[in-house]
Amino acid sequence: MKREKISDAVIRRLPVYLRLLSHLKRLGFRTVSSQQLGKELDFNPAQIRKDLAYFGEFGRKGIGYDVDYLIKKIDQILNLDQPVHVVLVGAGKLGQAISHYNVYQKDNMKIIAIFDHTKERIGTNVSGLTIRPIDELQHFITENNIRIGIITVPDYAAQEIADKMVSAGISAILNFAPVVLRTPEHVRVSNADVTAELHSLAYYVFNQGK
Amino acid sequence: MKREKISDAVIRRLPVYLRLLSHLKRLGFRTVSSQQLGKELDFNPAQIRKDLAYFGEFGRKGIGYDVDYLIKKIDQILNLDQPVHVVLVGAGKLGQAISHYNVYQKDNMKIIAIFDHTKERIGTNVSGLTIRPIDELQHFITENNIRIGIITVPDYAAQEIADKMVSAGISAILNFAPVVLRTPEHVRVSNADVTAELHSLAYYVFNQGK
DNA sequence: TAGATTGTTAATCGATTAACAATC
DNA sequence: TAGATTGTTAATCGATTAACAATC
Repeated sequence: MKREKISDAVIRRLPVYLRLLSHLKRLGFRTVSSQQLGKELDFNPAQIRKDLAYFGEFGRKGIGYDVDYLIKKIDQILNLDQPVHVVLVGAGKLGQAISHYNVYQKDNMKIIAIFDHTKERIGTNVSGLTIRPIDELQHFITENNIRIGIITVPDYAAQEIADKMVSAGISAILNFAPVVLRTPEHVRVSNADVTAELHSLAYYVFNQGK
Repeated sequence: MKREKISDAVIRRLPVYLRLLSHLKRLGFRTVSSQQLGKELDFNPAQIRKDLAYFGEFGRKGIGYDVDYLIKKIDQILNLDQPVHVVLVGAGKLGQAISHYNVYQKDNMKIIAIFDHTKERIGTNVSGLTIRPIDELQHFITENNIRIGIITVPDYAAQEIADKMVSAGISAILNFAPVVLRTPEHVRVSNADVTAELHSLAYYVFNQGK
């Protein structure tokens, strides 16, 4: 077990490993090698071993990794071995789609409250959750000790929501609004920018082989 | 103007520049320096200059970049100076949210057809588009020379849709299904994996400062 | 034992940042 | 001219990959 700072790139691969491992488990695999994982994911096996080795010695030489054990370990690393509660702000179509998806997730991460600004939406039901007014956002976050927030409001409203989240003590934001959020150093922001993704794909379409 | 292979990281920043530049244009800026851009985006100014210099000499020493001109140039680089048509498969909540969003986009990229497998959905209207049956997907792609596809079907159906897209000649896919798609080398796949994003955020929440 | 596979160090590769001459 | 800022080379930093001893 090392004690270096672990890079973003490593952390972002862990959920990918986790998903593949769950899949392999369902298929009946008891054990798996970095070679096999690499083949499935198109990753270099050395990279996979190195990624895992940052957190401990999870494998067995000559054998590989025990699927169940590795799932358990990665769950622990990501803090997904305990309930993780999330709030979502912006009950438009995208917010509803994400909430809806969340219902079917069978992991420990759950959206437990949805907030919106629009009077007509407040009180209505989305995926089993009653939409709450933004006024209650900060109180809800502190009261329930929420650490992760999802922003699915329009671009012009995103910074204000982020500010509210931050002041209430949230430490990570998944932002779907196409803006660069200003947040303090200690708050992690991950941007999910569909338009930007599409725009960069357009480059490759007409510049093939580059 | 260089003639190197340009890295993914560079291409993925271009849409970000583009968006900020449009914003600055709306604010009345005529000219902007890499310093200013960097400050807004939290990027190193040298990186911005280098990114742009891969494609040409767009700036003026001592002055900076002409906002209008740079927008035009990045649009050209990304091939967004011409209509780019996109198909979307999977008219569930997420597919609808994305289609809906697309309506308000005022760029040259447009979703022009939506496909779904479910009989009840076919023929109904989503954001001004009539949902078509999957059977028609391949014909539509070839007929209209579509190059980009968006996949918003459930995980188990994603590979099949990708295969159909590829065989019909698509060259880039934005995949929202939480699976690793198998595609030929020449097909670009970009994954938008909300669950994976959230899972990696969970790491930072309880490992702050790392 | 022989074959397989890990964990880890060293080598390589690539991306970011600093520095600065050119020049507006 | 003096100050500002680009484009680009060189230096640095970091991430990926190769190689291999340890060992199941």
